[in-house]
Amino acid sequence: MSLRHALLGLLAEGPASGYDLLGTFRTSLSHVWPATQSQIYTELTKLDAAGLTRVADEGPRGRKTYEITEAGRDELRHWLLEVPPSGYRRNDNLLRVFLLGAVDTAEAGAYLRREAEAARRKHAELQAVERDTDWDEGGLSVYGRLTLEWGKRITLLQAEWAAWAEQEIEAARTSG
Amino acid sequence: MSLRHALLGLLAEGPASGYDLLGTFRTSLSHVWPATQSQIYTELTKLDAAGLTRVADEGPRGRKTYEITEAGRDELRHWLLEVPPSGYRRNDNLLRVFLLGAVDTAEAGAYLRREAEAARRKHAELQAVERDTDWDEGGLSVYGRLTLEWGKRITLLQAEWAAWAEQEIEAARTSG
DNA sequence: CCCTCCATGTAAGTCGTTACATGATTGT
DNA sequence: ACAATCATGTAACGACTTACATGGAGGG
Repeated sequence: MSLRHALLGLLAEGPASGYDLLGTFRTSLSHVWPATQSQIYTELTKLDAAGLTRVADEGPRGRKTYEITEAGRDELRHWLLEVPPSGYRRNDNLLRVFLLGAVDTAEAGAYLRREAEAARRKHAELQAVERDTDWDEGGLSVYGRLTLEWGKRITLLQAEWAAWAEQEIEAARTSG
Repeated sequence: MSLRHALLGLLAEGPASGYDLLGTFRTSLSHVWPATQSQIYTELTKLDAAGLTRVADEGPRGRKTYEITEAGRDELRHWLLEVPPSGYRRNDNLLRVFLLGAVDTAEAGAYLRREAEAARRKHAELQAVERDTDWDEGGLSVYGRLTLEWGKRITLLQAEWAAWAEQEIEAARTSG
């Protein structure tokens, strides 16, 4: 039920249409909680039905501007501060590593080398995002910077860990 | 489609029943790819229908022992080495941080403090697992150790990042 | 005899992905 | 005129969760 709260969180910053929200998901939010167009529009009508948002305005091309209600703010607050975070998990990358015994060690090593490379690429991407972003606008940018830093740290970790893991495999091969 | 490959990967180590596999998911695999009992049994019948596994033996209490077929091994290899890892994102913890502008800075700081604490607890748990595990059995333990190390590193990262983030919020409050 | 563990299966409902479908407005 | 962008919606299918349902086997 987190897409619901993602939408409420964005609407807490100010009214927006489904299309506006879709744009925010495409640019910043996709790193943290990806969502498709179809999902967003569907969830918005559900939020409306639940009384957590309301349609503030209807513009050209059938555009509907949504705003958060008091009940919506309560729900958001409750989720932010009282619902225990579920903890990430489910990582198909890591699952592959867990099962890498099914291929020979040379192939396993190659897999980890590719992973390290991919992590370094992603790290560089995030550095570019950091450079190109104007960090002086809106309440989202304050906390957005924190999540970006998390992304930078985890991609670095992943690259270092993959390099370490490859060496471990190499060591296990030559010794045992 | 990763549950399928998780099961194939376990069966590549040797034949097992649904119940056995469930046990493996409960203990080690849950950290990487959690799955429920209902999901496992359902997927096993699908694997059988697809010819990727076969029932090798039927024991007491309706126990069925599954083994992987050649087609199953091919599919596993293909997934391990040729299917690009999706890099599953979706982190409800991080989503909360992104939206933390909806509450005041004192509450946001408290949130991050709790998160740091939870990460430290989990780190300690993993260290205990490492201590209590016998690392000399089966092909899974070799790569299991690598994924456990990943867990230790990421929990440490999370604790350090959360502490840093809390300070950032504090700094932003006093300056601007 | 009863409790625990072994062992499997199904059903209902939600969440997420991909694809389809439609149409208005603005700029060139 | 035409293309790009704005703007919303629905349908089908697969993945995951929770709950229900059943029964055999072994130990005390």
